[in-house]
This record gives sequence, C-alpha cells and structure tokens, in this order.
Amino acid sequence: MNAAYKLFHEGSLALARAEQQGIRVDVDGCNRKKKFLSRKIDYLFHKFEETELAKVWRSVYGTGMNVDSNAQLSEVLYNHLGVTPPKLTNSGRGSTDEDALSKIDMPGVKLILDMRKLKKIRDTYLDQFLREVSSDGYVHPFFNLHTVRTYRSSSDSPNFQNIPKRDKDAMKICRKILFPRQGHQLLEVDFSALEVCVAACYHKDPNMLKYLHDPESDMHGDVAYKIFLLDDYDELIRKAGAIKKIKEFKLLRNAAKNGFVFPQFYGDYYKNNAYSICEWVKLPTDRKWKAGLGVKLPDGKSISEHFISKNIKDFDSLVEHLRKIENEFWGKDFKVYAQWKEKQWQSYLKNGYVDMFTGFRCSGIMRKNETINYPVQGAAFHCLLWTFIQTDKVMREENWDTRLVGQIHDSMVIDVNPDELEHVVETVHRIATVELPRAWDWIIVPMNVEFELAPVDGSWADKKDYERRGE
DNA sequence: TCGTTCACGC
DNA sequence: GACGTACGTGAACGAA
Repeated sequence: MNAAYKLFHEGSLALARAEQQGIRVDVDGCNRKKKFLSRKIDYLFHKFEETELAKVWRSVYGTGMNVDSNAQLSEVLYNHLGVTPPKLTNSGRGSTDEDALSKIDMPGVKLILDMRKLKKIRDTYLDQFLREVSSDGYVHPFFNLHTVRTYRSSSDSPNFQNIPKRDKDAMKICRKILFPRQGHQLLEVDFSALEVCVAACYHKDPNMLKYLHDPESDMHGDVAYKIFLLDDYDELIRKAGAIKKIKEFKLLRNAAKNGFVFPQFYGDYYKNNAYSICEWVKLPTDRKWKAGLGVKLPDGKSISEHFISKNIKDFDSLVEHLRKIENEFWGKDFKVYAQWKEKQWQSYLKNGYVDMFTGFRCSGIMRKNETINYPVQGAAFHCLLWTFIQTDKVMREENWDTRLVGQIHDSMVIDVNPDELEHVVETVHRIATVELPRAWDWIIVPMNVEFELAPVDGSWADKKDYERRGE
C-alpha cells in the first residue's frame, strides 16, 4: 500500500477514536463564566458610551450605530475625528485591527479593544463549547485530514487547535472548562522545534545540523547576540549560566527568535523584522531614539542607549543593521539552507510540483515561499500523526484505560489514568524519539518531546512542565 | 450566501 | 536593487 495513503488511512482511524472519546466540559462553569463576561462587557460598554468617540459615532449613525462594526469605527475614527490611519486594510480603508488601534491614544478606542477581547472569548470559545457539548458532558472535536493544502490537519466543532494559550487571562477562562474523565489527568506531549528539525532534514545545512545535534548550542541566543550586539555583556551572560535565565536577556532572545529567526524561516524579510523587533523591545519606529527608551538591560541601561552607543540611532539604522544580519544569515550562517530554498523553487518551476518525504505531492499554482514551506509543514505534522497512530496502537494492544483525545499539529493531548502515567510517558517518549527516526530514515536529526501534566481531576489550564523519571 | 475583517492557534 | 511569513477555524458585518 502507498505510504502516504496508509498514513492517512490509519491516521483517520486513530483520530476518529480520539474524537469518539472526547473531552469533558464543565457546562455549569462555562455558563457562569459567560455571565461574568457579559456583565463585564456591559460595564465596559456603559463606560464607552461616555466617551467622545461614542458620542461622535452616535451622531453619525444614530440608531444604526453598532460597536461591532469595524466599517463604522473606521469611518468615525479616520473620516470624522481626523485620526490618521496607522495602517490600511486590503481594500484600502483605515484598519481597525488591534495593531492599528493600539497606536491610537483615545479612551474610547482602548475600551473597544477591551470589549473585543472579552467578546472573542465568550462568542467564539465558550459558545462553541456550549453548542457542541453532547448530553454526556463531552465535546468531540473533529480532526480532519482532507481540508488542508499542506496535508496538515484541521479541527472544528469545536476547533481544538486554536484555544487561547499566550494571553494568560483568556487561556485560563477557556481552558479551566476542559477536563479529563473523572479520576484522570491531562497529559500534553510536544515535539520540540519540530518544523526546524524537519526543514533541516530537507536542506541538510551543516551549521543547522550542528545546532540541532548539540544540546548545549543555542541558535536563537546566537542571533540575539548579533542583533542586539551583546558582546559587552558576554561575561555577564556566561557567568549567570545562560541567556535563557536572566529575564532581560531572555526577552532579547525571544525578540530574536520570534521577531527575526522564525519569520526569516517562513520567508519574511528584514524590514518587517525591524518593526517586530521594535515591538518586542518597545522602541518607537517613527522618531529618533534617545537614552531611556524601551526595555532595560540587567545593568539598568536602556536598550535605546545601548543601541545608540553602537551607532544605531533610529529605526532606519536598525533596518540597515538587520539587512546586514539577514545577508549574513542566508549568505554565510545558513548558506546551504538558502541554496536548498532556491533549488526547491527551481524544481517546482520545472516540474510543477514539490514532493514531501512522506510521499505526498503538492501541485497547482504556488508562490516561492509556499514551495519551500509546504513540504516542511506537511512532513512535520506527519511525524506527529505517525506518533499518534503508534501510541493509539499500543494503547489498544495493551488495553490501556488511558485515551488519546486530541492533537495540535506538533503535540498530542492524552486523558491519562494516573496508574498508567509513567508507562504512557515512557511509551510515547520511545515512539517519538526512537521508533519514529528508525521508521523514517530521512530523519537525520534527534527528535525530542516535552511533557506537560495537569493534576488528577485538574483542568487543561492547570498543566505544568513534567520531567520524565531519570531526567 | 459570500467576501472581508478581525482574532485565536501552530 | 526590489521584493518579501506559511497553514487553518470561526464570529460578525454588510453587500448581493
């Protein structure tokens, strides 16, 4: 049987068993949270009605005024109140997304943003759970393998793959409602840097392989050194143990990782990176910098003062700085990676398709970045799916009481019987890190997984890092 | 009903 | 020298 077909056939059966199992919802808690949010939204709306923005809005639209209408908000803000749009939508009017509104210093605008956050939680997530919960108190999210161009999965009814995580308040409200079966606990298993690992299997860049093979090395930290010119702090960083430990450096490392490295891998370029980096370190992009702006370094010095001392005095010189780093990134540090990207594109232009390691083929009209990203994104998910299938198989063969309940592209969620916890963890760890690379010889880098565990009868919001025994 | 905008995940 | 993140689901609006 064709390998790609077999993976998806077995995958859909394993995912169907997870769907059938489902996740317990605290319906009463969900309703209470909804009421609480509605009261808060009402309160914010009353406060909003006192603002100048609301008064002008009502004078323009009368009884037709609708606070949920972005078209109306855009009209009032940019055409009646004379605010200059910080950015435009695709169709050319002033944008009202969070990024744009957060740049406008008006009390009414702030209240709109606050209301939006709460409405998102209530109307997208809580309503979805209440609508989809079955009479036994469980939701059964669908996991589809037939909807996505890259041969990843999708999820719906309810969507289990976009529940808030980064925003801690939203995370708690939404995840405190999701539970395992009585007497069980939720375990989440995450592949570390899965897409980076799979990409490295395609391009085989020697420098990237070195990073992935050496657990002591730190690519994001190294890039942070370059972007923020941290040589002066070298001794401090090494003495304290790591750039990952001191919170000021940790922020710079995150800025480098999420503002430069990952966007670069996905095909973004230095100017966007400069905006993103400025957002991370809280530097203005529209005026000359002076000492005292932005985040602080551990010695109390501001990032702006530090940049200025390195002759980076404003946004434009940061753009120029990042342009050089980008050139070095692809021209020197990851030259072989860059060559693979070009080869991949040329191969698509010649053949009209690109293939994945896992036997899938993407064809049709693609842009350059897509020919590069699709095979990586797809094959990365297939690593998770293979692990999911094997775990499901062992679960049934050994008659576990534990059940797989969901999957989020590079992680899986398991409803565990506490008596079986250690065995489950060891089994999943073995399948993901030993059996997977053995089954697929194209995997030429070490595979790693991390575990998070919630207490018995705890919610999905209560998960904490979990160390395997002997680690 | 469908396109657009917005917001959440990886 | 210019160009320039990928993949989804779902809610709400508003025009057709």
